[in-house]
Amino acid sequence: MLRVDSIDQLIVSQLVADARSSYAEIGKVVRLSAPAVKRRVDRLLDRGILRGFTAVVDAEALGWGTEAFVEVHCRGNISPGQIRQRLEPLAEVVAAYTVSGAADAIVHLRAADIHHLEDALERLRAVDIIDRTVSTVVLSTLLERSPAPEPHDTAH
Amino acid sequence: MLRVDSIDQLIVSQLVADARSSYAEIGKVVRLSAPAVKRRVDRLLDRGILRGFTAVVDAEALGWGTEAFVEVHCRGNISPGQIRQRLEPLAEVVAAYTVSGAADAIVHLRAADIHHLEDALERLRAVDIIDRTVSTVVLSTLLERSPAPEPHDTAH
DNA sequence: CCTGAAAAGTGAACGCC
DNA sequence: GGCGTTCACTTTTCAGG
Repeated sequence: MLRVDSIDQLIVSQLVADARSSYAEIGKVVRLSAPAVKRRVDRLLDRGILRGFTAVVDAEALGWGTEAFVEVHCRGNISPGQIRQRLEPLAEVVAAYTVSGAADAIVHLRAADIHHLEDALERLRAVDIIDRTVSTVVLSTLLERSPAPEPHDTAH
Repeated sequence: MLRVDSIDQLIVSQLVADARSSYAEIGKVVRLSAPAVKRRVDRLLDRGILRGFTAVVDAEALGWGTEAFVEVHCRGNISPGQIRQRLEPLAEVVAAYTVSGAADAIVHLRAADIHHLEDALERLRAVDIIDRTVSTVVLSTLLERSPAPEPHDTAH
């Protein structure tokens, strides 16, 4: 796996800021011709560093006004794959992670309103491998952003 | 504020799946001409339903291999704005929410490795308004996706 | 990196419920 | 009038040289 140089990082930043900007526009920032930028973007996609391009939607405007984080505690020893398989069919699950600590997983839920959230929680708790859940309702979003292209080393 | 009809929903889905697909390509799916699609996309952007377009980056490939969720407990009565203001300068904070329950906020952190995470947590705990934190390290990502364009009503 | 043909973006004019 | 379509024009893409 080859290096991602500083120009690649700048290209990624540009695309994170606006996935629809043209290669020429990116080229102006990184001082490269449009075809050169395209070749680098294609390579970043090939290598999986860029996974794709997506639209950022206002969940609230689309009617998903309520969200919650749910600690999930499972019965016995369950594999991550088993949890994933049971969570995937629930449309309200927007993210899920296995975690260290007391809980087995953290599930990020999105619902239309509190009633819909309650309904989603009920269906989540009905999953056979799930023992109990602890939910935390989100009151407001303070911040949401992509990580910088390179973690700047602060420790040295 | 006017309705988002089923064609708008389909357009949003298409753009979430691939933000770089052409208007003509989207038009083929929704059975509309390219200019008609562009007009709808512009309107969705104007209304804030579409907030923009971004690249999906593989955080791991870029060296952000470790993440954690941190419950933040503040001293006294702190406004969301004050919390936001203190979290914004920390590059490792990718998301933050005020929440109901015991904690005041949940912070989603991304770091290069455990050492970097420890360092970021130290700087987070050093924030003057923060009393104490409870962190949960992510072991694996099970699922990460956008909500569907329309919350299908399950309750009625 | 440059060049040129093909494709996409974009605004205007026009027609249809 | 809102919304879609076609047309004309510009910009961008993208495959060789």
